Amino acid sequence: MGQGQNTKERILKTTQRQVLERGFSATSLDNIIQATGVTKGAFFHHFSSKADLAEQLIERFAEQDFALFDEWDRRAEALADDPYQTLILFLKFFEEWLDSLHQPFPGCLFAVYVYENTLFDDNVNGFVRKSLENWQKYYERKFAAVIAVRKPKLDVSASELAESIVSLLEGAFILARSGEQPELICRQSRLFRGYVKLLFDDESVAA
Amino acid sequence: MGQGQNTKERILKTTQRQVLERGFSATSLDNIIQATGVTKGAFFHHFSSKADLAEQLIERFAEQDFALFDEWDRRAEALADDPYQTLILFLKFFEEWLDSLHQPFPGCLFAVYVYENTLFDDNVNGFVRKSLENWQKYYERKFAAVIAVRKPKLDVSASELAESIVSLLEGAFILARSGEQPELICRQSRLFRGYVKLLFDDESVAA
DNA sequence: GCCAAAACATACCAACCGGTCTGTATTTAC
DNA sequence: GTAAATACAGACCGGTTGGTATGTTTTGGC
Repeated sequence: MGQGQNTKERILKTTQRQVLERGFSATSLDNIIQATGVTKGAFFHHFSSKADLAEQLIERFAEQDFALFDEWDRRAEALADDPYQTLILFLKFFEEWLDSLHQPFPGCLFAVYVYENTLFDDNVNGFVRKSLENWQKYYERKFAAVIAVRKPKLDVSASELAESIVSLLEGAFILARSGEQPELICRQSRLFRGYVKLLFDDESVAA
Repeated sequence: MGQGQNTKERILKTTQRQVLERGFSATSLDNIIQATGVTKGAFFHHFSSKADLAEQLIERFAEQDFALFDEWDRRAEALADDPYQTLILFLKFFEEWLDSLHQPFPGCLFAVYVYENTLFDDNVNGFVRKSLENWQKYYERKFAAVIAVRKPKLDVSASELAESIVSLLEGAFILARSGEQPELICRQSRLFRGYVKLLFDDESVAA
């Protein structure tokens, strides 16, 4: 694990910031190497092409994303027995994490890749799709666990609810960025918790 | 109103499709003129630069968007007196419109511009922000009218609810595109109607 | 200390980018 | 009918793009 990995990581990090800010095709290699402070030789030593960079970047993003999810999951499971409480805690951990974030502006690489998907090969596009599905599945399991115990006041499935929160958050990223109000994301997550509460919170809890 | 306007409109139309599909900076002028079937001379007769195209494109998009909104608004107001019913109808008209859309895949130009905002000048970025705000304000007025008559079961403001539906739809566009399931957007709009129903629908309606 | 592999550095390139220039049809006004 | 604007056509240009070729330096195993 030499200095090389360090450089590679720095390239990935600055590229992510740039891509979230300017989009992928608007982020040139010259742009990247200048912002990272390396040369073209260094870049092409670590990446075989810009497409290779795109692939490694999105894989790294997904990995870090799901690592966070797993952590919140474990903490939530440890703190509460009731699936409903676990779900609420999970959302609160997400909000806590968002609050702790300052600079760079939070954004979702998946969304960027989706809107520029003609730039990438089937491999990368498939990976993005699968990642978004996984993200959704994560929530779906939680909602299913809640529904197994409490009856929702509306006829909604765990899958639909999971789709809702993912959609809501992806959209919130966009609005937050446009209006330069990062707190918007947190606010909408809280609102969604209110919705969940309305759906499930009841005096008559089975089990 | 000569043949020129026709050509200009064709350029704008194909550009919009391309930009929604590939992003703005990935859409080259050569790309546009080839897809439209015109020459560079024709293009630069109608647009002074690519930035000019970007500006006219987003203005056209906003104009068409709000024209649709106004139409749904009028129809909804004509069909129902109760603000709650008007709101629900408005959402249903949106869903109806979505269903009628096939090819090109529905997407939101505002979202594309937000993620690539370093490409545009303050003028364009300000316009996008204002448009998204307007969109939100549109819903906000409707929610405010409902809240004036019915008390929501949670402590939520009209502004927050408007922010929710805009976020939800923007995110739904992304998920729909990634998973190639256009019906996702409609589904989430319906789910949101359920949420609104849960919030406001009550036997005890004032006035 | 030596040597090979890893980790850079830099000059260079063809293709493509947005944009200009000059020239030509086609309307439109009178 | 004609002149002037409008609406195109297409060759050309300098800069930037992703990518390569050929080096030099640094590091790690023995």
